[in-house]
Amino acid sequence: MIDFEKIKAIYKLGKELSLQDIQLLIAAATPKSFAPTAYLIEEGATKREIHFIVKGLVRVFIVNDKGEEITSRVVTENHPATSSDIILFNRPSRFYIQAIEPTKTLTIDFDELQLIIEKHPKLMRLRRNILFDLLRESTTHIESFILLSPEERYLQFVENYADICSRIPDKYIANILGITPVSLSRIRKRIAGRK
Amino acid sequence: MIDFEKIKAIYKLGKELSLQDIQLLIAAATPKSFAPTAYLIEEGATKREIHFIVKGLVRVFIVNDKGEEITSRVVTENHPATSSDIILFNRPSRFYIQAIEPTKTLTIDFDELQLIIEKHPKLMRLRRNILFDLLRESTTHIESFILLSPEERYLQFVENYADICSRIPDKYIANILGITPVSLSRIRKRIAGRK
DNA sequence: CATCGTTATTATCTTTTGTTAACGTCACCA
DNA sequence: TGGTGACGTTAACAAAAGATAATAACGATG
Repeated sequence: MIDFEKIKAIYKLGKELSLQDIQLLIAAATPKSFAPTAYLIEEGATKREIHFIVKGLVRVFIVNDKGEEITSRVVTENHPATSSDIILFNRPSRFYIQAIEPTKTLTIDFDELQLIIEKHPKLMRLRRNILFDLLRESTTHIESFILLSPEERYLQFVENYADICSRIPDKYIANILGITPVSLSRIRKRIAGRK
Repeated sequence: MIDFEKIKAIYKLGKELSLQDIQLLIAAATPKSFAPTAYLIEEGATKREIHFIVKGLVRVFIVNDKGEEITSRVVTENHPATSSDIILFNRPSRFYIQAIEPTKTLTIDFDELQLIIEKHPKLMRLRRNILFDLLRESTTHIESFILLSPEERYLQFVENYADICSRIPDKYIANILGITPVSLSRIRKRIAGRK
């Protein structure tokens, strides 16, 4: 029995995959569902999972020393959500990943995925594409901190992520911009006053 | 004739490479030398090159609308220096890459490197490692902007990059931290006063 | 050894942000 | 339906950062 939803989701990740390759991935992936506020990953987790977001929206956040939740990024459809601590640094996650909207994922064990990729070189391009996507996003984010003022950062964010803006509270946006929600509110007022 | 310098440099990039694999890379790479202030890549460049820094130190900077040079990162020994614009976004580079110290590189055409990797799956792990390194660096950088104050960011930088700090001017550090050189000077004074 | 240019510091002033707290709005739920 | 909590805005104050300019320290170079 073929799950077309799954096929479609995986297909979007690597545009040049054969049906055979896709079936390999489907066999290894588990579809999961998360209600809003449910956690895909919690602090302290070590399970090396990658959650490909098929539908919905999640946020990555960390609890700082003052007990505040600081959102570092949001992950949308067709992108991988994972804890950098677990996957990149091999240490327990300091981050939570939480569903904002009802979310469906294809969840794959990272190490199992690596084995599949090693055995099927055609899939390597898929991995490359995913890593490139992540690098594109993070270099752009860093650039915004180095070159732009908070206000310019906000304007750029609204422009680049117009669809996401309306789906998440402002306080998450403030965190992602590296400022406080109060400051973001003032910036919005300033911008509105100039129009 | 075997170039041991080259072998050593490449070997550091991928710890599990066979001699055969290493020779493949050597054949494709050109050793280059740059005097301080020389450019490895200039604004407008489109040549898809990766410069592996074998020895020395370079900085990546961009000229903003006010004509100021803003340094976004420095690249040290055994790391790849390249323009994100060219490689990740397929557009002309807005960035310069400039040697700070006398620098020796192994320079490889990116697309040629991809072809070699596709033909020799064992090298794929090398690519993965390099991309992971870059992702580790950039996620840490973003985290510092979101979670830390400029002062904390500076303290963390000094701790993590003690060796580099003494090799580059403070104004580069200020840029990397997303603040002005004047502000960094004040932060240093504040810290010194508390000791 | 003197000089020039770059870099770092310091001062002054303005602008922005952080912090804390109060207030209105809204959604959700008992 | 009344209450509770989360969110965004606003206010007031303190702290920090940006902008600009002047000065001091330093290195390279002739």
